[in-house]
Amino acid sequence: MAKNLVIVESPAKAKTIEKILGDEFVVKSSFGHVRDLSKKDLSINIEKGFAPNYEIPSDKKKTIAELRKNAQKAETVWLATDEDREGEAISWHLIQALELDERTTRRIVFHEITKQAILEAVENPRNIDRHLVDAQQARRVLDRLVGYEVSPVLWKKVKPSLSAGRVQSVAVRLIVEREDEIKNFKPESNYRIGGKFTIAGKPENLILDTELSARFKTKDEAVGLLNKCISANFEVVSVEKKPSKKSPAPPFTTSTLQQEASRKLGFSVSKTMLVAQQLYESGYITYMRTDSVTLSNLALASARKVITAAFGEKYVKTRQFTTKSKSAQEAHEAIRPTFLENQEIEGDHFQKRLYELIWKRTIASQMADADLEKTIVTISISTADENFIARGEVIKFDGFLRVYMESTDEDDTETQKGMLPKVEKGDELNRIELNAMQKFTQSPPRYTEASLVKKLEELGIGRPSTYAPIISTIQKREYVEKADKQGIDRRFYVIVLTGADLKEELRTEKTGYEKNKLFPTDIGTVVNNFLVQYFSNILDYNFTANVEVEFDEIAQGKKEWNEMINKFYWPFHQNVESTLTQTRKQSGERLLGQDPATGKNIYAKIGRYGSIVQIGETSDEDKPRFAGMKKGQSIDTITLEQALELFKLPRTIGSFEDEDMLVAIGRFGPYIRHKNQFYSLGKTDDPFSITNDRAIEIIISKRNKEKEKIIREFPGDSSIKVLKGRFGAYIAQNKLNFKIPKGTVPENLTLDDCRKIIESAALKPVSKKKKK
DNA sequence: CAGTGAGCGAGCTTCCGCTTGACTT
Repeated sequence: MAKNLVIVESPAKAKTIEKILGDEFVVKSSFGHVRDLSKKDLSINIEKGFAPNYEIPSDKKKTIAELRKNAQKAETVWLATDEDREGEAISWHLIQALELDERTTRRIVFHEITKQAILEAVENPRNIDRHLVDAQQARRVLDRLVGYEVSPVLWKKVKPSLSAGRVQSVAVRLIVEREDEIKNFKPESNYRIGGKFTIAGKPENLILDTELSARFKTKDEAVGLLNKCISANFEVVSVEKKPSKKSPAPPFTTSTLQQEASRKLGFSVSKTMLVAQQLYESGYITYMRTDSVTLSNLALASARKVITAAFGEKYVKTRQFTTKSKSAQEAHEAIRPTFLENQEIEGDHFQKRLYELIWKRTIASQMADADLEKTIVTISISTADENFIARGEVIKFDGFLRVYMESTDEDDTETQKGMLPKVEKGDELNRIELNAMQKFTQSPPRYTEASLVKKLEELGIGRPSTYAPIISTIQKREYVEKADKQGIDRRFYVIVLTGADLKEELRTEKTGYEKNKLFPTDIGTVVNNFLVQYFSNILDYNFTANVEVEFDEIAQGKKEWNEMINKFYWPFHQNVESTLTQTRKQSGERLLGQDPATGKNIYAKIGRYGSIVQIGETSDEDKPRFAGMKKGQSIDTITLEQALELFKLPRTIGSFEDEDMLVAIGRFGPYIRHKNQFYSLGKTDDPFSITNDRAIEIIISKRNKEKEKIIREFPGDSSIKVLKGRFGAYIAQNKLNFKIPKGTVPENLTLDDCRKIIESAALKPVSKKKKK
């Protein structure tokens, strides 16, 4: 039997290492953390120094049993979890959960999965770093205290089932505050003057594209300058050339991979992680959850070889990058191809494209800088003090640009820089066309998933393994939604001067169009404003950074973990208590105006199932009327007119098969009600204007779809049916569904078969299902 | 999926960070 058991965190890693180490070693995986605080209550004993109550979650019992069996057979157990705070804690929990004997247990770490690195690690075992484990424990306990004490405040003061936490609440805050900035943004305009010139004595197709050095606040000033130019002479007064350099970006971390895959490939953050996981499991790339930009020496040597072969020696410049992120723990390498020789891989479309991106980024990071030459031509105006400026940029040596160039989030409004026609000082220029164009300042852009990750990383909030889950949590809780925003038309002036002819035009541009951006919902806004007001310390953008400093001190043995928690907890808890007693229920209520019919107040506010409008007061004897808002409407922006419109529902739009069809907006959007059946309206249907015919069409098409679902019906018992569902065939009785045993052909089921299946299912304990 | 918004009350919700399959009716 194998003498050694090695435990790592990831099964893919275990497989690779087992191959390297040979048959003296069995390598198993812990699948991440193996113990955690119990989910059902706080599981922290506050009186006893915040002692955590750990348990093995049910889905980890099998893993633990398996590891224990292997540990008992082994002479030595090697704990090779990641070398960071969480990894150290996993090793400690493994000792506890597997009841390992200290004398036969060793802690080892390695950063590269090579024979040499692993054997070196085995030669140099160490003990568990208790201080580091304590730091993790402090992190875990703090997050539990915050999450499990603040969330219930929201249940009471806003809505049940809501959540708050050190990470998610700050993510929501970023989005709500960005929306505020956009709402309060007042665009300002100024005039930029562009000029096209030909060069005296040179062919007329050589055009020098320039921009005036000054910008004007008003149209009059811009026109004034153009008028001066009518009789002006233009002369090149200087030609300046400056060499410059561009360096490649470092290889990918999780966060930069998510950003670039979003910008260059249009992947969502979760899509990127899904595909990266597949590439990792196939052995094509190194581990995809990392905050490190370091490459192994092996990778550097291999990059040198690949670049030399493809582009030649002078394109090589291997280098090691250092991380800028303070929160980085650097337990892994950067994300790179495992074999840089493979420029392409087998796989589906997504895998190929993501791999190619990683390959290019890695290779480019080890290539020479690009040499550029910037040229600035200054042109004088004989009748004015301002100058026209032409800028050019030529690539003298492309270096890494040959392979890869990082994208930015800002749209490229800057004029395309390229080569300029050759001009010299003293050259006379001929004016072809000058134009003054009104330009508006832009509000800051809404966050995309990827730009939110970037911001969170800058703030030190969240970890590579949690960026994707954070994005989905704040959407699942309906604090934030991904949406498009239609652009609006904006008019702007252009004044064109050709010859002596000055022409003014009013043109129209689309502005403000945004796709797949993160918008706060009403509930997100109300929760955020409440938390910012009453839990400002936790919502502080520096809260995580500050506690991280303390975690570091704990890790260095300079501070006791439970003393740190003690200091945090009592004022925090006091704040929870006082917020509970001193605040009222938050509904984000906004008075829109009065109902012309009754004179009663109309409000917009949060209801149990989303945003609603209300006529009258809840305290009135006559209960108020309510109506749900349409998609895209919000408390902040809805007008009195739009609110009144909503009360026109429910409305009867005609009859079909001798019964009325009623249209209304419900929890899941607009619907038609007919013979007590419900039919959702299509995306493009408007409940206020939908026609009789269209409604009937919807009803009939839904009936047809229902029919297609039915595999079998029984004349003997109409309550039992065999239906086709998302996961295959199943049996339905009234509102309950039942699984069909494997190997049964659903088309052949008889009524008796179905009854038997239902009966046997009733005997089994029903696993607890989520409501809704 | 389920189509409300009163009022009562029981029972439930919730965090972050480390990992993947199992399984949905």
